[in-house]
Amino acid sequence: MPRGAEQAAIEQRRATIRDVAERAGVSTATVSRVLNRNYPVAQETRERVESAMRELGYVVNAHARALAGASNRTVGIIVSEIVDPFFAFIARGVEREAARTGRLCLVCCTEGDPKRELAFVDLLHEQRADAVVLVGGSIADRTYTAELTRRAQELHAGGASLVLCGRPSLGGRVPAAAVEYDNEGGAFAITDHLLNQGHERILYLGGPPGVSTTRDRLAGYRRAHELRGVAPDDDLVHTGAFSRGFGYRTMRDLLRRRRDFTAVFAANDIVAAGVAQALEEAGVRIPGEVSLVGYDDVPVAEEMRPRLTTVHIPLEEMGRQALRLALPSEDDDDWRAPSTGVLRLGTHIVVRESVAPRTPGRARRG
Amino acid sequence: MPRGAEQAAIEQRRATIRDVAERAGVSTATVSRVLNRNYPVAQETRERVESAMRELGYVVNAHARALAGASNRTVGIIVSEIVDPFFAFIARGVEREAARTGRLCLVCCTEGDPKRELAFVDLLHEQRADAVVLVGGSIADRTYTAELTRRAQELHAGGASLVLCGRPSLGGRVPAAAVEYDNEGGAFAITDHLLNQGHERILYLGGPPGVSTTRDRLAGYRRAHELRGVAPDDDLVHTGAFSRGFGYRTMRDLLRRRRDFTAVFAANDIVAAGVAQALEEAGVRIPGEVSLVGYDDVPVAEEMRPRLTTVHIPLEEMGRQALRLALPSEDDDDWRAPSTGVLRLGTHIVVRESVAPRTPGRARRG
DNA sequence: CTGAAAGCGCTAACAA
DNA sequence: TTGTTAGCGCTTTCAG
Repeated sequence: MPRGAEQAAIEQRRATIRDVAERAGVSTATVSRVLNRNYPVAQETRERVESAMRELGYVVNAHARALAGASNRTVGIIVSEIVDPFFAFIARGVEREAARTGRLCLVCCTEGDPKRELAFVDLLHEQRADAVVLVGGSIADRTYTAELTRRAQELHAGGASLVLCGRPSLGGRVPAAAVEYDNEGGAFAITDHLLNQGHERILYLGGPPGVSTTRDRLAGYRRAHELRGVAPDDDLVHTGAFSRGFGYRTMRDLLRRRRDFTAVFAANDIVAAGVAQALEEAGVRIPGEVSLVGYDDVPVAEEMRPRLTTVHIPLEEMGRQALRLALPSEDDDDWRAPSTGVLRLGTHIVVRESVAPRTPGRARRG
Repeated sequence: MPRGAEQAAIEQRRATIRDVAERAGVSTATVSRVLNRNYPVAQETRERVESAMRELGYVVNAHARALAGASNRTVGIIVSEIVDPFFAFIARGVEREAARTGRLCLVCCTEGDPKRELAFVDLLHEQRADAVVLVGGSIADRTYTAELTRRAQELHAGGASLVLCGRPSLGGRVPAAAVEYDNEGGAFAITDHLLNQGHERILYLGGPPGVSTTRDRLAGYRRAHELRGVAPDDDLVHTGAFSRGFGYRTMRDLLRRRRDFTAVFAANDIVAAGVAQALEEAGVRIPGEVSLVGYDDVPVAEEMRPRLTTVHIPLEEMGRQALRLALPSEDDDDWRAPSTGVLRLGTHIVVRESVAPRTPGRARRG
């Protein structure tokens, strides 16, 4: 007999629907009816049941309910890092849309580990979440894609849906919706903005290599160069991570080795903040000597001095739409998840103060 | 017969433990055993069961499991706004601690509405969350406190725990743990820092009135004045909200009416960012003409120029500890929630660049 | 408008 | 090592 057994004996046992029924002198079916307000119950009966519930401190058990009935009204969202504003804003969109449809939101953080990502999808499936939203760039790994595809199918077979948010669709044959944003287009536009100001040696800094987000931004960066007839130089590209630290260290180290660039395209605003600090410490003026742009348009872009020119993504809207895509709209009685369907939202550049025309003759060999 | 009925007929029915048992030619108990790895199962049997699960795409139902067994291994966290770094960092602590103990995290956003806060506590209780963490300042309303107290008791009676994080405990008789931080102390320290630099007319800007966070910060602000023998002037205090917009507008409007202050204590870093912008637009130099401090020490403090002097709070640690307080440690077999117990973490000021000694004769009447 | 009864999918004794 | 058998707390026909 384990210690604490007598305590366990007097252990709290929550009131159940049966306790309520007994106390109110009705059947459990009636209690269920007042709980769900889905069948007529005599006013007087209802009141009796309601006070019984109050007196007993009755709280319905969502698990029993989910088991007996349909859904538990929860959705899941998987992000890399909840303190990263990119993910936080998307999460807000998902949470708000979930709340609007009377659902709770399970938030999972992978810290960038694809293994945990898959494990979380499983966990959310076990929870019978109505939808699971997978946020952020994906790696282009065969095994990973196969694993994810299998889960999408399992989820779909169970009547739930997987939605990809901010990453490419799994293709028409896989039952997973996707909300994308024009990542390549945004990168193209902001690179063109730089080229248009006369910059030709543009550093690209940050973003994990092999991740779709990075790939698309780099594609836009390269296309802009090609369209202007400027040969893109891969020696100017340094991928690594989406962190302030990476931006800072890389810029600092680069500054010691070379000065043959007049602009920096940071993979996102957070990286840009790190780059700005390194530039500042080296006494390099922005945008006087070096122009700087970011991506995402998160709040830090407005706080930096000079304010950061960047690419706006409708983050919260993406989150909201992801859930809309996955969930039946309330007034649509019989509804089938648009198993596969991709929604693509636009991006646009926000011009602030961190870009200036290139001063002729400024770029010199490192 | 509703439309889509024949579709419903061929509707996916997920494989259950019985299907797996049948296919593997064993009993459901055995399947349960290989699922939970808590009882010996013959190697050969296990393999048979495992492939049956794989073939059927079996995914255990967490609700059935929760209903039959003990917990569903989820915790809840209620914050005002997930994109606010104050909450995001605490949420990260909670989420990480939850993940560490194999739990999922239900995140709820109230958008500052105490009504929704209570409603979320109920929802989380329905979900039978092992713990619910209520984050952020509280209003001092009798009815509200009574409602919350009742829920704390119900939760406790059900074997779950309510933890308050960043707000005062409900008192020794209410079964709710609390993780606080030395809010008043931090406010005292940073006000004293300002006073020590010769500032005597210090504006206090932001924070919703009537909320504990605001009350405590103001208390520290006042105590510092008193200790230095400077009469605190309530005319310098403008509460309102914890938003950038509030800081910006209030500072901008104040600047038109008065200039009889030499320093600003913003209720948090976000408000400080707004204040800084208003000051900048009015051509008032920080810290040359006006010193500025914030509270929280969230990333924006490092991005502002000048960098913001502020009060550091161990946000992530608070979240982590909140859950530790609420949950049994794995190696503690029989465990009772320390129903009531408060943990208080320290705060300290971080001196950066936004404070300078008062220039004598600088404060002039508006 | 109300009650009886049959599960929902799983776990945990208790037997074997 | 495995199977049998009760439930866990709720919803939902189907009767009345």
